Amino acid sequence: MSTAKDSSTEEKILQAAEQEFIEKGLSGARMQQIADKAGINKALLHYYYRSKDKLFEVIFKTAFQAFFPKFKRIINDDIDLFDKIRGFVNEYITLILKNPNIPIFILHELNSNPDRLSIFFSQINIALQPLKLHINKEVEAGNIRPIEAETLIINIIALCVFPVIAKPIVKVVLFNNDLEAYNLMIEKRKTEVAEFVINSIKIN
Amino acid sequence: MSTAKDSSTEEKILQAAEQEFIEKGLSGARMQQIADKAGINKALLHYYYRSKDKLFEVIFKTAFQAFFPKFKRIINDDIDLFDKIRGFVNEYITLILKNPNIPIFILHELNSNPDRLSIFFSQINIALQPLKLHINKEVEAGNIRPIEAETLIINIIALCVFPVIAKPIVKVVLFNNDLEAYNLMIEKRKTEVAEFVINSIKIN
DNA sequence: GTCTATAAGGTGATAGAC
DNA sequence: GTCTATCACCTTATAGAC
Repeated sequence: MSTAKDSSTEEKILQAAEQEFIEKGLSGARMQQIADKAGINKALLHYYYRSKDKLFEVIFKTAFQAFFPKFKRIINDDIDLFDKIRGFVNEYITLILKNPNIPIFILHELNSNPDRLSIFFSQINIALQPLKLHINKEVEAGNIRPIEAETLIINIIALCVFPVIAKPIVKVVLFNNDLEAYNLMIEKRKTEVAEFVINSIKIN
Repeated sequence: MSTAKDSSTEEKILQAAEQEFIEKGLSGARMQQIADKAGINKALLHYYYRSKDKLFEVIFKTAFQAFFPKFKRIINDDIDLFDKIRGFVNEYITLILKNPNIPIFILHELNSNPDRLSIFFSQINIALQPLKLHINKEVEAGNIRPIEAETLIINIIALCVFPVIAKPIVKVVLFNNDLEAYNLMIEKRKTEVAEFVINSIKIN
C-alpha cells in the first residue's frame, strides 16, 4: 500500500501504451505520446521499460491473451454442439465489442511479424482440440453435414470478427454511416451468427 | 514512345511504393526503402511525388479500387441468386489471392483514418444496390430464409476475406504451420464458402 | 530527369541531478 | 522514482549541380 514505488504509475503507463499502440500500431506509436497520455515523461517510460520494443511486447502479449483464454470455458463444456456454438458466438462477440480495435491490431502486427505468434501456439492449439474432436464426432455420427472441423471453426470466427474489424467500411457502405444502425446489427449478430452457422450444418 | 520522360521510372516507383506501403503500412514505410527498391534515389522520388503522403494516397487509392470494381460484373448479372453467390465467391477469393496483403492493409489504414473511405462511398454504394435488391426480392418471395440483405453480404465477404487476413494465425493454429494444407484450404473455399452460405439460406 | 549534399525536425534512448 | 537536458541517429524534404 504505502510503498515507495507507486504502482499506479506503471498502471498508467500500461494503459497509455495500450491505447497508443492499439490505435497506431508499433511503427506509428510514439513514446512521447505514451508519456503524455500517462502524465509522465519519456525518461520515466524508459526507466520502467527499457525500450519501445519491450513495452510493445508487453502490450501485444496482453492484448493477444485477452482474446483466447475465454475460448476454453465454453468450448470444453460437455454440451450440445449447437448450444456450444451459440454460447461461443455470444460470448466472443461480446468480448470483441469490449476491445473492438484489438483484432485488427493483432492481425496487422502479426502480418508484419508472424513470429510473434509462436509463444501462443501450444496454448491455442490445446484450447481448440476439444472443439475439433466434438465437430468431427458429430460429422461421423451423421448429426451434421460433412464439414472439416477447421473450416467450421474458421467460418464461425470470421463471422464474429470481420464485421468489427471492417467497421469503417461496413458502417459507411452498408449502413449509410448510421452508427446506431451499425451497432444494432453487431448486437443482433450475437445470436444471428450462430443461427446462420447452424442452419448451414444441420440436417433436415 | 521515344519521349524524354522515361515513364518506366514512374512505373518502377509505383511498384516499389505499393510493395513497401502494403507490407509496412503508412507509418512503417520508408521513402529510402522505396527509392532503393525502385533503383533510384530519394530526391527523384520527391520529384515525382511531392511527399510521402501524396505517394501513399496514390497507392491506397489504387489498392482500394482493385477490390471493388470487380463486384459489378457478377453482381449485376441477371442470374439465379445462388449462382450469383457462387460466381462472386469464386472470383472474389481468386482476386484476393492475387494480392493477399491488400485487405489487411486497407483495413488497417482505414482504421487509423476512416475518412480515406469517403471518396469511394457512392461508387461502392451503387455497385451493391442491385445485389441488395435481389436478396430482398428472394426473401419476400419466400425463396430463401428471411435474412437482412446487409447481413448476408457481410457474411459472404467475411467468409472470403477473413481466412486470408488471418493467415498467420490460421496457418499455424489450425494447420500446424503447414503452408500446403493452408493453401489447399483456401483453394477449396472458392466453392465451399458459397455452398456453406447457400445451405444456410435455402429452404428445404 | 537524375544525381549529391544537406537542411530541418523528429524520435528513441541515456546521463545525471534531485 | 521522477525530472531536465541532451545525445545520436533517423527520416522527410529541398537546394542546386549536371
